[in-house]
Amino acid sequence: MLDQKLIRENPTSVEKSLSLRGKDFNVFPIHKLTIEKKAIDIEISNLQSESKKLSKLIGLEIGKSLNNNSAELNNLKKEGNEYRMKISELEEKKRKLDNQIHKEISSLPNFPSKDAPTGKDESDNVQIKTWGDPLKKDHLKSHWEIGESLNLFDSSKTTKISKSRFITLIGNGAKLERALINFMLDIHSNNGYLELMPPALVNSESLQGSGQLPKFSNESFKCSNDDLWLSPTAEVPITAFNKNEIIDPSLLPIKYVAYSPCFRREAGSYGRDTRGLIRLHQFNKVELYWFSNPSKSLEAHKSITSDAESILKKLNLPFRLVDICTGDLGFSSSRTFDLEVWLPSSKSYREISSCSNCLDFQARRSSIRTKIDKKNQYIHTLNGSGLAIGRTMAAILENGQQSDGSVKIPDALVPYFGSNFIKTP
RNA sequence: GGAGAGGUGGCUGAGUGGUCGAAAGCGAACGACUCGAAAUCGUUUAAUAGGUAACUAUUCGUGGGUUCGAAUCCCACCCUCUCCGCCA
Repeated sequence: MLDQKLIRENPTSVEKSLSLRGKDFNVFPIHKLTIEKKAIDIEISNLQSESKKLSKLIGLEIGKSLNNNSAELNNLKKEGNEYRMKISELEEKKRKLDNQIHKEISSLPNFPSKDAPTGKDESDNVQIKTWGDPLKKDHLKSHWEIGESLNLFDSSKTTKISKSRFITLIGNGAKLERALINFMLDIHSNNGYLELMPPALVNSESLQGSGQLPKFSNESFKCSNDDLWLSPTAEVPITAFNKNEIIDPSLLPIKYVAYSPCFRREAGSYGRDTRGLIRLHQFNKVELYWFSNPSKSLEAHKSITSDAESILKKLNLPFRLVDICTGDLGFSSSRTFDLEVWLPSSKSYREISSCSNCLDFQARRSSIRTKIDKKNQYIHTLNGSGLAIGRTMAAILENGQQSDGSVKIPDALVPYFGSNFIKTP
């Protein structure tokens, strides 16, 4: 959430910053509401002050005289009543304004960082570096072909269980998934991250707090009988974990790593990536998350990104690092680095981790602060996949495929998986 | 799901209509004593919003209501705990 005060005091600069996203935003209607609200605030405060004084006076008068029903006293009470009417009228107005302002501001995305490349869409993203040698040969199999021939997963049988875009992992496929989760959790938790295993169901407030609501309710699955949603990413429960807290600055940064299943409706993406493990309604992910001192989030962003990178390096998977342009940034993010893994079958890089610095955007929505120089300040939140498990498996299958149809398991993963190759059953 | 109890400052806990933003204790900070420390004694110590400040307002789980005035009364909701039932 953007700072209401900023919109009230400098709407033009707010619009200018937001327009970096490649769309026009009109914040003047909100600006007007905030001015109106401010005036009402002051008026209410004045009236309350008067009415409080009067109440005290009445209390004193009653204490002095035994007559609770004197004409004088009744007049004072009547006066007090008038205050009450006026105040409650104004409060009603204010409540409406507050709701409206809150609703409007919640729908505004975060400011893009000035360091992010300016651009309109995906095509303007900037490649920062590549790592490893991308496997480029003809007649390479896709991971779903490999998965089928090695019997690692089955999507068509899974439609009987739920519907398309779900998967059932089988045998070595299931084992590989499990190995990857443990592998990633171990590396990160040995690297200073505290492991969390949060609930998969989250309430509306939590989704609001990290920015998925109110704008993207179409993207999540909702439970019909409760105010609970299937969490689209561990970012949601982790943000909510420290909601409404003032964190001692000496504890910062707080670094969490969490494994969680993630559920996304993928509305609007039918027809894309319909096969394999790339785009599913349910997938597993190991998520990295930092609560950072606001003055240190730029360095934190580099660290979290390189922590995510380290997994790809250990697994020896070629990847590139991409600086997401202003027009392609997620709603809550001010700057995002994507890690894209090489998928030889499509001869392209695919997103496997998205590392974002949300600055104080989520912290303001969730009210997470720290005390610096005796003043409360919103902390900065950062998140990054470390990594998406399904896509990592796809990359291992495709990059590790051998001419005899087997798949070589990256050395670092062997202790977790238990063997060097996945062979035909 | 049934029955009961409860939610007050950093913590424990008192407070059932009027200077209550809230006793007391613990904790913490500062000072005295001490070579230093412990102990003891004294003083201070809630948060948030607005304002340069003086100050003003709000906050006793949340939201409404009654009243000139609510931590205190009324209504609804949320959460926690205990017992019973069910259950991986």
